[in-house]
Amino acid sequence: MQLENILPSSSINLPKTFYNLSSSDSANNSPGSSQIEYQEVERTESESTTAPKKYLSGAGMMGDGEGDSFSGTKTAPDGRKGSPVLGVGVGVGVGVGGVGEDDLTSGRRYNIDDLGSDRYFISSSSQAGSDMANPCSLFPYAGQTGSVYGASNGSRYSASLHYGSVLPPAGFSSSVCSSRSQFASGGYQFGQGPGCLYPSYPATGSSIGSMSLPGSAAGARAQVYLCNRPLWLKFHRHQTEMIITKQGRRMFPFLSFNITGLNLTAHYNVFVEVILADPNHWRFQGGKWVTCGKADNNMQGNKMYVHPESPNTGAHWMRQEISFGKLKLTNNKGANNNNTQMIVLQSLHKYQPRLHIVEVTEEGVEDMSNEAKTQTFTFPENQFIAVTAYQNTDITQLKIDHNPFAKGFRDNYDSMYTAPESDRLTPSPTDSPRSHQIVPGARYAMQPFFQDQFVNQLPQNRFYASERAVPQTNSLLSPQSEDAANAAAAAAAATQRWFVTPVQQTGSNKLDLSYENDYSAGGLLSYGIKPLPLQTSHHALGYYPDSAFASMAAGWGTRSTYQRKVTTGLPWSPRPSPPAFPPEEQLQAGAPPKDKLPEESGAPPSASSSNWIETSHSLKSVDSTDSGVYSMVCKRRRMSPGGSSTENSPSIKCEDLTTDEYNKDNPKGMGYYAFYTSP
DNA sequence: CTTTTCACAGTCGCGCGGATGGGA
DNA sequence: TCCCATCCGCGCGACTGTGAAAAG
Repeated sequence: MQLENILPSSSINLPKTFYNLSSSDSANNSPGSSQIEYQEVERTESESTTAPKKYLSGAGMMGDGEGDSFSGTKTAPDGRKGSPVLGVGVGVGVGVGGVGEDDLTSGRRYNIDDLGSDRYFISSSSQAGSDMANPCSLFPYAGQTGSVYGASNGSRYSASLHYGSVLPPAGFSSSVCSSRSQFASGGYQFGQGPGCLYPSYPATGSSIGSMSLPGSAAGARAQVYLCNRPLWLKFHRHQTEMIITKQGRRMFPFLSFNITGLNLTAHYNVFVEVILADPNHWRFQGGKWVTCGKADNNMQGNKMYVHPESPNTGAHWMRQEISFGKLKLTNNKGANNNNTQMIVLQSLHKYQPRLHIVEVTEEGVEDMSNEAKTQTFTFPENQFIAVTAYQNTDITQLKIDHNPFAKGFRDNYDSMYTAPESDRLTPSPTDSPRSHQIVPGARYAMQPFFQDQFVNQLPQNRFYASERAVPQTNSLLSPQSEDAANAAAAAAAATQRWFVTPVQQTGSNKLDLSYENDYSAGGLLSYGIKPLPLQTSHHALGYYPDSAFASMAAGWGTRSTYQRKVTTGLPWSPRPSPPAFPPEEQLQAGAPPKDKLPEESGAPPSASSSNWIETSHSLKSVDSTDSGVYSMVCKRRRMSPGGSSTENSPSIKCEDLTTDEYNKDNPKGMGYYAFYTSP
């Protein structure tokens, strides 16, 4: 197959044979078994933070509920169970945990989160035993919510895409598995039944890439970081919804990745594929999403979006953030004839985006002689339900709060900068509403995009104060239920399945590693994510100049002082970026490694924070009313005055920051990334 | 009744063209 | 005076969610 053929039309003709898994495999892997394995994994996770040894079964999360997971054991029918390959294939893609014991040795993937959608593996160097000492990365694996549903017709992309060769199940083809047939015979679990051709979270393949076998031509250990993961998590907790229109609607949050571990000179095609996440048709009822019948598996249309810069060298891809901000979703099956690539989806179906990295020739042609050059990455938090109109007002509000294009719907937008300084949450040193800096020093400059994508956390304060423990909530909790949720949150937090290294546990408080800490100052510091060298000045995304974070990260040295000064509760407060500085440096800089934001530490929030909390409750109260009333009352709900402004002030103040400025010292804000990695 | 489509108002970025300033 | 580079303002198009109407 020539991947170039899909550019720009995205029309791909790929052999489907790789997905032609036998139904017997499916039968052999019942959802039930998956479930069991999953539970076992969870227990293990909660039990130990130091000896994550039980991730053998690939089954895991993916299969949870949906049963389309496959067990690690079966993944390696060829007796390679436990091999790095196995672990990869299973672990990553499926999320499942499909990391074999051996994998633990070589691959080191620790499931550190118990929240289905927010599981992380803290990976470390490949050296055995170094995991604890060198926790260098966090990468989510496909959680239970991330299971990918295979079309019953046996060909997920029968309509427009036959990319089997490009996207071998689980990226499996990647170096990890020398033979795709291994997977086929290996027996993926297809909980969906006979028709399911796709194992859950093939994405795992990503790691696969990293776990390539010795001597493998595709030995590149690719690591993919979800740059704006915090934002995705915000939406994910309420079940992300994505509008689809005939003309095509951009995703928000959009997919944005950082890639490392590629061969600098090799050429790659990078593209996103959106596949059904489950076999259900969904509807928003009673303030929450419920399944309603079976999904239409026969939906035709393009499901892939090739990054416009493809093909390009590994150096190119790694030099900058790979954003898919211009990716559009549509429900128009006839779309895609124009210049813009659009992914055709079906309303009220749940989808899972996946990132594929395919090594190609300089001309963009895939080397068919080597199947181990495809790597696939899946982030469960990227799941979303396609809708033609927003259903959950929480999602709507999040969109308005974070999407620069929706600024016009922020009621308090005009008053954001007219409020008295004392009322302002924005600690801008200047009175200029359009100041480029949110704090003295260019290092704190932030761009709108960046702020929105990475820094903004106000919504949580306002609406989801206690939802940290409610990963999949629809945010319709009543005040009472929210209290219950709070209690549950504590319990849940206590059982968070984070595998932490000694460093991570310095705080002696596991709660620090809870759900949102991955992008909080304290939480991030613990992980010691390695920084990525970013010097690019190029950004594919025009409207969303993904920047600013770098400069911000560059200023962590003084950040701590700043944070204390302006209160940590500020929604836009720059969070420390572990990658930017090694923990030691942060300490030297005077930044408390574990200082937490109010909502995280439970410390008394600032006055403004209190206001937010109250607002939150009041809002929740409204929200919690019966579904019938709910939708009406929540229409165009607004947050407390100044809330948005605070949240967005950075964007406005920094909107003029140039991309170059950002890139020059952009550490890539790794602290905000979730990533798949290969040991 | 649910879902989809459409027009709308608002914001934003980009590109074009004119104005301005400096140098030859 | 001419040429060139830079700056600024305006208009256009892209993009957003809203809300009503249409469609199923």
